[in-house]
Amino acid sequence: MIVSLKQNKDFQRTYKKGSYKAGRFLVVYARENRHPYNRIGITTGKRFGNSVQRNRVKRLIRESYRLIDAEYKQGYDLVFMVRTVGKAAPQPKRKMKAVYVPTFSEIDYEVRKLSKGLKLL
RNA sequence: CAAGUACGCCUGACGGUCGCGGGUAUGGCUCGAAAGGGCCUAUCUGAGGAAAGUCCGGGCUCCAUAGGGUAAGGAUGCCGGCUAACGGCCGGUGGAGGCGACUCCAAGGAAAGUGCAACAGAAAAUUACCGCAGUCUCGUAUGAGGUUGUAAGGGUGAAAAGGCGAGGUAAGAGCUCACCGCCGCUAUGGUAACACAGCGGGCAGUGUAAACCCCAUCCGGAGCAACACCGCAGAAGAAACACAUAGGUUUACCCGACCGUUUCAAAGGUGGCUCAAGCUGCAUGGCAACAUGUACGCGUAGAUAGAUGACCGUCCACGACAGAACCCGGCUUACGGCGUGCUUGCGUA
RNA sequence: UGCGGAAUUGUGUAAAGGUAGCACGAAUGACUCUGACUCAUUUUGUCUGGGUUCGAAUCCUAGUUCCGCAG
Repeated sequence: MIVSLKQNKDFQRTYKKGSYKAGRFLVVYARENRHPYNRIGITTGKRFGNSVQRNRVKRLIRESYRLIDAEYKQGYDLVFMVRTVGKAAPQPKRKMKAVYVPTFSEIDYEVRKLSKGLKLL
């Protein structure tokens, strides 16, 4: 059972007081909460793409976290922020689909690497 | 075979393991005095043709009733039909494009009035610059000037006072005539838009209404973050203004109707929430849009920070545009593929 | 998700259908021993597509981008 962060103040507290680690596609923020379980939040900015692409990335991150939840240290608030890694898109014509939507293996690799970097895994 | 055109259909398929939202259960465990709740299990189910843009039309809900009149504003605009309604759809008429199949068109009114038409040009709507012709004066003169008639020709412009040919004339001119166009009347066909024929007129008001406008028809406002209920509590609150022929609401004003007004501080849950002007097949009516009837047919998202994903195997064209958020009917925009009819061209028989 | 508004040169802003300006900036030249000031000249633009009109920044229509309001 994955509990999600809901309130904006929870996100803000995690950004300000938590530690973070950045990778190619993601930035992970972590901060201790006072619960015996982890709470996760995922943010995808509007610049990343349309709702299909944003939802796609959120699902990939959620699935990746689900697979390693049992091994995780408990009692933290985690925020996964999606970075906009475009191909810089010099094509002005046509609607820009410059943003590269990563695959599951890329996301899974980053989630594991960044979690180890925060010494939570 | 290629190019085109119209219509219709699909939106990867199948199997396995794990995960998420919702419904159901006389299932199991558990909390609670109860009402009821939580977890697990089983089973069913879970994004689109555009869910998008939010451009029209409705349902639904609330608003101090949307009652009357005047004005303003907005929308629509050939004809007939369909529809709950529409700016939508279907069928026609006229016009435009295309060899064609076929497609496209905000397609009423310029004789109600006003405005505008830069530059150029004589003149942009009752005009005359260069011309053409008659006549008068001067002069040696084939020239100059005045006056009268005219609008064929010239050049300008997006647009120049019906077109073209013949007659006619001093020169010309619808001045007259034929054909075409225009206007009016009549007859016929058609529900109508309109078409076609005959007769007459003798050519007049050049364009612009996606300029103001006129005519005809339609339009109350806001939107599920609407709204209702429960709980909490400080809402029978506090402060300020006003105390009435005032002030406010009804998009503007009048009548009518109704109501004190404004500001301040403030957290949660439930309903609304999905079966609907619904889809599909068949029959009947209709050219069609569509309507009516019928079926043991289908009716299968309802989240609430927001559910559809991962992995493995097989197949193929190797998967485009793209994510419901109250619900429907359209329009517009984005985009991959398949099929059928028709048209044109080429090749072969 | 619903509602409303805007787009003109690098920036800020005018232009009520008839040659797209103005200020700041940039570049070049002049003035000066040099720089600044000043003067002169130049550069660059109507968000995109389609339509109405003789003619569109302006009128109509479809889209794109940006901004604001409502929890």
